[in-house]
Amino acid sequence: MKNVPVIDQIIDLAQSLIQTRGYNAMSYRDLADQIGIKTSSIHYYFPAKEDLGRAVMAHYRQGIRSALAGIDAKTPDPRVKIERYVGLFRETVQSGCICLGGMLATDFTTLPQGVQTEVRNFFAENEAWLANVLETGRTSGAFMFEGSSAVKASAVFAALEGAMIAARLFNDDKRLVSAADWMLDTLSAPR
Amino acid sequence: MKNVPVIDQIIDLAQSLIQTRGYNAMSYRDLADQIGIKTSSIHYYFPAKEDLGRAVMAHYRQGIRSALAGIDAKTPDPRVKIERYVGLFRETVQSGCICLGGMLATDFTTLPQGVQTEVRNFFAENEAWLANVLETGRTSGAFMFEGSSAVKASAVFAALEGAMIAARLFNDDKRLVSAADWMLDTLSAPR
DNA sequence: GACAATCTACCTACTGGTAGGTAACATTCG
DNA sequence: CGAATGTTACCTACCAGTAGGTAGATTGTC
Repeated sequence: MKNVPVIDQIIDLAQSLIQTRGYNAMSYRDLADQIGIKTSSIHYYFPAKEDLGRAVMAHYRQGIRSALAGIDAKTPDPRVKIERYVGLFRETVQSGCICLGGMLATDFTTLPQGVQTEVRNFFAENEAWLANVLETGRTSGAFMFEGSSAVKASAVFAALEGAMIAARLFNDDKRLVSAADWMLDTLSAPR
Repeated sequence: MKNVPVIDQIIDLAQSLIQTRGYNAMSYRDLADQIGIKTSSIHYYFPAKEDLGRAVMAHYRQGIRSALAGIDAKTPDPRVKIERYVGLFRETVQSGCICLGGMLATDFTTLPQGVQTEVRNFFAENEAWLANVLETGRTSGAFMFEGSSAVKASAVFAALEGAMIAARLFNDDKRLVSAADWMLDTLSAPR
């Protein structure tokens, strides 16, 4: 029975609500009722919804960043790195969610500016990591593809996001797995 | 100056608002104000929001269906079929929108049941068409891939949806093009 | 007159947000 | 030491605006 600070409860629940329902379908009342506080208490920590949105996205980015650092630390093989990366997505989809970044990317036009920036940075950060893994893999001979690794990375990331959305839509995480397998296959196999 | 029936104006505008802002950020008031009628007039045609949602999705599906029929009629080459198909997506993203199906797939958990069904059907329909093109192409030797064409089709469709979302996020439709080029390349090239 | 289409007028529930209060605890200072 | 003064973390009680939705009157057309 840990005594989790209210502010962390708010961020965690807000993240999960946004991931499952979207930014506009997450309200201060939802949060307050489920945590057992009043909406004004949430305003105490996050005066405007934009502040909460930014905090949630920043927290999410931090989580991904340390997950990626963990992968980099434990896994030298680029192929395995991508596999572990896909594993992160699979965990999310197995809990009935889609990626927070993907969700907010579709809500994009309705987001406050500060949150929009966070979302773009999230995409950029993931793509940069992927581009690096792809480029390293190509140099080492593990991967084989033509053209810019940055462009390929953005295609890979977008494909994974799309596969997540479809996987949740049909409640079938094999959709994510098969999409990932296909990509890994075309990237690595000189047939 | 065509005299467009009000009901069609409602459907068209609702579609465009959902595509740009999402289901929950589209309101009867938005529609009424922009068309120049009262919200109660919309309720006359669509008593509940679910009715409107279903009508919009059904209309959208019909549009896609005839577009696909057009491609089938004019284009025998499977490769070119896919290229034209991607062209449909590019048009959408160039007008600052994402695919209605992709948008509603992320809003999925907040949708009324009738709309949810339409969204799943939309995905299934696109994937079925793609699977057919892929399978035909493989038989004719135009494409080359292993495994089920249905599985490959769902991966292709999801990748395109994801690429659209990213393309709008960065206001850069090259992201869609390069993702599509990559897929076509891996599907067709025996290297 | 019948009917379709549109209006006015209203409802309840919920939205993000504000103002001001209060109990508990910590800090400062005579 | 103990009283005064913050500060923190909530609360109650609002607010204007918006959500989807309803009832019933009005208008125009065949």
